[in-house]
Amino acid sequence: MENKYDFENIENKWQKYWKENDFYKVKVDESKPKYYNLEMFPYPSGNLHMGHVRNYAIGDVVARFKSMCGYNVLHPMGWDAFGLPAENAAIQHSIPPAQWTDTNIAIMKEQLQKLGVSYDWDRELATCKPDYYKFTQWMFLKLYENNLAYKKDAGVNWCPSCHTVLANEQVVDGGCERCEAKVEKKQLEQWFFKITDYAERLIDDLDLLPGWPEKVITMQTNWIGRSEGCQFSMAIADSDETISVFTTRPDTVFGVTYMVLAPEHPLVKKMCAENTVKQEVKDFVEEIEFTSDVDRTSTEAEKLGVFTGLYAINPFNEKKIPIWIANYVLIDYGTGAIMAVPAHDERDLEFALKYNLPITTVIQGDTNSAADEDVQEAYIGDGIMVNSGEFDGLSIEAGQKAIIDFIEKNSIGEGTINYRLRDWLISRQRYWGTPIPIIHCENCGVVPVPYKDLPVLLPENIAFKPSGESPLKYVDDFINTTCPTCGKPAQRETDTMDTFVCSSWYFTRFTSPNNADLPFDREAADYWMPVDQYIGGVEHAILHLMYARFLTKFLYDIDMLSCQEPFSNLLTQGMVLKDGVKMSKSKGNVVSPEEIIDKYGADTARLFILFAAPPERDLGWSDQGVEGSYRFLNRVWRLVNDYAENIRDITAKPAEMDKLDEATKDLRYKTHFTIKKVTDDLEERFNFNTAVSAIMELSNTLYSYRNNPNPDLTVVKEAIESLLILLTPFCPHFCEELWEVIGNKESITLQAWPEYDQTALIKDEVEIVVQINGKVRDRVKVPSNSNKDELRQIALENSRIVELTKDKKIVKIIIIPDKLINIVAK
RNA sequence: GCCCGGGUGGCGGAAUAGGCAGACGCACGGGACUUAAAAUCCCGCGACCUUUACCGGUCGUGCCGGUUCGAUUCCGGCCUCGGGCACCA
Repeated sequence: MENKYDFENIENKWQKYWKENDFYKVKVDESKPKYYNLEMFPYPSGNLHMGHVRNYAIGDVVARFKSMCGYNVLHPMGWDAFGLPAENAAIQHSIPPAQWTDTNIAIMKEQLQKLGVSYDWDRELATCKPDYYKFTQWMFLKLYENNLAYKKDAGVNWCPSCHTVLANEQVVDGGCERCEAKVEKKQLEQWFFKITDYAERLIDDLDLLPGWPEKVITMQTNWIGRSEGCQFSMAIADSDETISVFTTRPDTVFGVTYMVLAPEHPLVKKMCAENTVKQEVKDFVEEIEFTSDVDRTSTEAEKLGVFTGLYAINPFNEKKIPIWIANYVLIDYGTGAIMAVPAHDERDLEFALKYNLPITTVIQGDTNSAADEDVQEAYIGDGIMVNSGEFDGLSIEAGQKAIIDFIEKNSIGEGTINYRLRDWLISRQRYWGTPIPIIHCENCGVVPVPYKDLPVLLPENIAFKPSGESPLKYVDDFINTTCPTCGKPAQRETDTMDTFVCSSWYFTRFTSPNNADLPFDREAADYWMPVDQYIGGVEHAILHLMYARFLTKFLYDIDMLSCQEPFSNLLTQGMVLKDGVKMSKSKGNVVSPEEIIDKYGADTARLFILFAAPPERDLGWSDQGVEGSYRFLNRVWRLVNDYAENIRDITAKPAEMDKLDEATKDLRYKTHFTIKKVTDDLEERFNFNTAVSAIMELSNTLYSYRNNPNPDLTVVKEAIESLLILLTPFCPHFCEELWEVIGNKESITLQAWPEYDQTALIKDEVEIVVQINGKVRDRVKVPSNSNKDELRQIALENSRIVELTKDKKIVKIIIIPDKLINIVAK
């Protein structure tokens, strides 16, 4: 009778069984070690793509493996549900964003369930629901209370296509990260989170994360951009004003030949306002103001500047130096003013050469000289201080210390550290996001919404303007309110929060998703947090992961959480490619997960995606590769079914190794070797691809064993059961079914992860390699654990070796027991 | 420009402490089964040389060099692809 692998019925059957029996529900259980496994939650765009499948397949293997190893595993899933696409759909198709989002969530949830991922769906959350965003607002209020949320008028990145501002982090190559429109500069009053207060901890605590990829640590380190140096002020000649500058090279202060202000510098504004500068200066400042940050900060941008007519006094040598304004100095880093040392800074040199400014060498190294007159290349290497008065002769390092000492003693400045990180701009001029819980009152000014009034509900059923402008501005019911402080009429803030705010605390909410009073229970969070394993795309290496770290540290500081870092271990998975490029609608190379699941089943899809490449690397999709995985499952299906009748009632355990024949011994060895291999691969390295290979090898060994005329069914049963258990995290439905086929009553998911039998891994004979001068000349079988003398003897008596060394002199013999013998001969 | 990763058969990828390069899979070739095809099962599959055949030999992990009895693995210098940052003083 034909017995086909009917994946469709099998998958439905077991998904239903798991659901009806609450298989993946978890609760706090102090008697078990906990394991919090989390995959980055998706934006409900409408359909699962292969990247999602990869992410969740990896996560499910980890969750199921840990669970079988005896951990109490929290494995939740939710929806990062606020964001622009919902709003665009509303504008284009007149569907309310909430409805569009809910529909998509329903579709994607069904697709996820079809994959058979072991989520505790009772903990599902969506960031766009009031019971969730209530606490996103709570986070805002807490930050506000702690002076970490503030409003300021700032030059911001404006996306003309999305009609909203963007955080610096969301500007990619000068364009909007979402729509790629060229970002413009706009002056607006906006809300910021003061993430810069945490810059030092965000960079230092990266050391607490040995379980993160080096790459991500580096990216964050660079992004935060710590620079050590000092700040000091220079007096302006014939004036009471001073200008403060920041430098990382205090050792070069004697080489300062001019200084530069950013065009936005307050002093420049003042000069222009007071008309104390030439028209030429005003024109220049105005011109630069209209230049976008992108054009301005490009390294290719030409350096432009203008002389103000003013001079500063270098406090170290009392020299008068001209003050310039130039486009290459940025207002929002350091003090917005620099001391220029053209001899030792490429940018300053380029500027000095263009505008004919003097160049003084103050560091002498191997390739330059103190007397150099026609400097064409900035010297930035090591050396000693010259032309620097009393500091001459000091090394760069000693010089920096000495100058900072001098600055501090003379009270003109101090040693400081600057970070490249800027505060996080969280205002968005959009509708579909968490409303900022702030009220503007004519009497009281900015008033935070009291906690008891949360959530500030986002009004639904409203009209969208095709302009893309936030519709909230026109919802009178929403805007008009009363001031919580004085009770007079007041207006609500109409900006919403960046969706990254929603996703920077969701992992804590999963620990107690139904708490109505607080974002999460302290007790539950203390049990589950931090996330033991976080898995997602490397594209979140900076933004999401840094914001989440920031908020976790903040929650720690206000005594809400006991951990300072949210994610102990991080796995960044590679992309899914087709024909060498990322799958995308525009390239027309998308393979839909549904199609694959319909054709081969979820288990095949999962298996292929885990087998085809190691998780952190990009994976090339191959239709034929999927076929291969499907073939493998069918092979196992036939094998197990063929044996089912014969092994079902066997209860005896395999006999001692020395009582088995050679082929049976090999099978038993392979079984236990595979247990060890798969366990190591999953536990230590997340090498799912090699774990699958090992399981395939065990299946191949079982196939070879079928030729054995007197099979030992106790060993066969052990091999088959082990194979199925090892394969369960990868292909759970398939393994459940076969587990039942061979007569087991209790779900395979509930089986303990097997331990290998050390005695089965002892071989009495091993094949070792015999080399001459490092080249393999023969292989011989020897009893395992043969000692060096025995091996030497065997090698020297070997006929091939005798033949090949007869004209040579044996200089040395290297022996690695159970592995190889290398004869060095001349 | 700076900082990270990669580079191994026709392809995806193995080699976990310096010790048999190419596990496992895909593709391909041959055979068995079949009226035939599909499916399945078995065998082969880095290049070159030698040989009727077996056997055997040389080269081979981006390139050049080094350390070592022995290097995909360690060291130095390059080439190249991918990613991140980029006028941050």
